[in-house]
Amino acid sequence: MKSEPSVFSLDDLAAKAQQTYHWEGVRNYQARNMLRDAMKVGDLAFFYHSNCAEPAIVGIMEIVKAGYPDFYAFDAESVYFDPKSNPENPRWFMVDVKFVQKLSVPLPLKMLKQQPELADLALVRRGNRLSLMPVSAAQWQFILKLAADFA
DNA sequence: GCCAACGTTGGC
DNA sequence: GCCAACGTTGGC
Repeated sequence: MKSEPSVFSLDDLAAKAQQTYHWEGVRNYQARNMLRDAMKVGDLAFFYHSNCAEPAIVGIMEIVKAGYPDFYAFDAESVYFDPKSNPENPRWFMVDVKFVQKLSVPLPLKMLKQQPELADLALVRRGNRLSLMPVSAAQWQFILKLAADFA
């Protein structure tokens, strides 16, 4: 799950009450479908810092509330307002996430791209701008191992 | 339904 | 700040 640290960082999540927060503002249908249909309570996710000095996987989160309507879309004052979404027929969804841990070291995108084992990871595929991307069990384990090895 | 124009993302 | 890669929009 991507976030720009200048907007919302892993440390920001860790500082929240109960270290949980809602992952609002995703406005892409493919990502919406994952939020609404695929992500389940108890699932784990990597927190990725994008659009910053060193884009990197920095930590781990747990999904603590499955997909529900993104109410920011109903708020005309919000930057995430979308007049085409409404409570009767919500267009956008979000999940709640909980801080699990910070990786012992951040894993920079540059490093991830050098790993043959991660060649198929959506994050390193050319041109992928999705804000949420799937990680296979094997990729997940490999990334954890990388973090342990580089600690 | 096609596709050109335009806007956004995000690494570099 | 540049620009590649996409997604969205809207005319037709």
